[in-house]
Amino acid sequence: MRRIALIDVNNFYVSCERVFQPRLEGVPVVVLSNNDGCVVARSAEVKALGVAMGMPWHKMQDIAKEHGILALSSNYTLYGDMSRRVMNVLAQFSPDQEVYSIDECFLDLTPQPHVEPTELGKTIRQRVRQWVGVPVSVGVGPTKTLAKLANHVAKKRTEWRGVCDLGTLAEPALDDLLGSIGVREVWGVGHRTEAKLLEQGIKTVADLRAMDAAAVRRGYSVVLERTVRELRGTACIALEDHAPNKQQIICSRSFGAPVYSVEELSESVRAYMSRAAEKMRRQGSIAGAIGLWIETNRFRPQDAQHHPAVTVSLPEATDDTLRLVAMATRLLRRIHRSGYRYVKAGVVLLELRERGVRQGSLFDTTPVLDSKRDRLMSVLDQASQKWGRGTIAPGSAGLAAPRAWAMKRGSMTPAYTTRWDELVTVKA
DNA sequence: TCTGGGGTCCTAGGACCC
DNA sequence: TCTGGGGTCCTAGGACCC
Repeated sequence: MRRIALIDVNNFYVSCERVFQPRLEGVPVVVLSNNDGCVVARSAEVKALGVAMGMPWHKMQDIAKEHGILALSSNYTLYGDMSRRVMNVLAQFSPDQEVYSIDECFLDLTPQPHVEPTELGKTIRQRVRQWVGVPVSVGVGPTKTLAKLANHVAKKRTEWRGVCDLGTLAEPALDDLLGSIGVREVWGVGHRTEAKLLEQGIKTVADLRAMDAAAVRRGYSVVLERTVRELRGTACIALEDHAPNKQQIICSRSFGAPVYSVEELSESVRAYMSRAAEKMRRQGSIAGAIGLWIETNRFRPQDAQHHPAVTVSLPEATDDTLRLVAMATRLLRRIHRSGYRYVKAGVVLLELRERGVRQGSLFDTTPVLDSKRDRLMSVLDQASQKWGRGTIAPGSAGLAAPRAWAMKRGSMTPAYTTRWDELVTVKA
């Protein structure tokens, strides 16, 4: 029997902010998405008020005022750095770690049969709290799906004190527990599948676990069939200890203010494509195709709507920002129509493959190893790493002066951990 | 006035081939 | 009179995740 642990940080973004602003402790706090649009993290106090994940901030002004909810703009530089610290601490507890998202990871405990999971969980909680400053919950089970579920129990049922090992429960007790949890809490069951299950009278995790796997495959999908098997303790989802390269890379943003002209749109598209290309080079890939789209505001029925999108194959796969930006700009002119009030743009790099296997085009005159271009790209990446994104970008992709499309971030905390001039000062 | 951003996997259906 | 069927590839869209 495998033993898998799933560790995640409670209210991750809020907890990160509280490390550097202890006065936020006990205060209802939310962290907002880009452009301060909607809620992406809530403190326990806010959850208790019934504020849902993803709620638009402008729609909750009344409740915010009434309860003194404090809103912060998201500070992804800070969260990324804190995440790295948490993952480094957790890696000490098992060599088999899968970093699953910014705030959670799986650890395989199977090769350490002498370790008692609940004791280990307590140690993990204590150490991450002391070394990084954030609270975590620990769930343990024989499959990833059960570890996720155990983590849910650890967090929601106070009697478990933040650590739940389902392996400690005998079958009747386990069935009781699963019978008290709604099917929606299962990893892989979204609101659509939940609705369909409820129609069939499948309400709890115990109900779902008892379903016939073949019938689930026929009536739902192979995905849900795997979930059912995992709930019964049969591993169907492997632990992936090194992250595979991305198959596609997207960069898209809503604008801080509406944009009409192709020139302004073009600036944002150049910036997004530069960013996407940088990410792609970091994983050593080249793109065989690209996509681009722009959008008007779907939430304003009084606006004329236009949501054009286009994807094209490139004559030759490349990781060259200049070529990619040039192509994206050309595509933009093709799909843009004047008179529309655009609020968002995005680019995507597709058909990614390893740089080493790039194929020269029959008609292309540049050598496959274009060392001058490569050196230029590498300078671009180093500058971006050292001085921040957008320091250098082709065709002045949105520098210096504030642009309408630039993100709105009304109340962002400093880069406490990544800039010397924004470190916290401790007074004696 | 104000509604995130970045991913994965699976399936159905169309185009095309022999 | 009788008008196929199996395979592959691609794309769009759905569902889900954090």
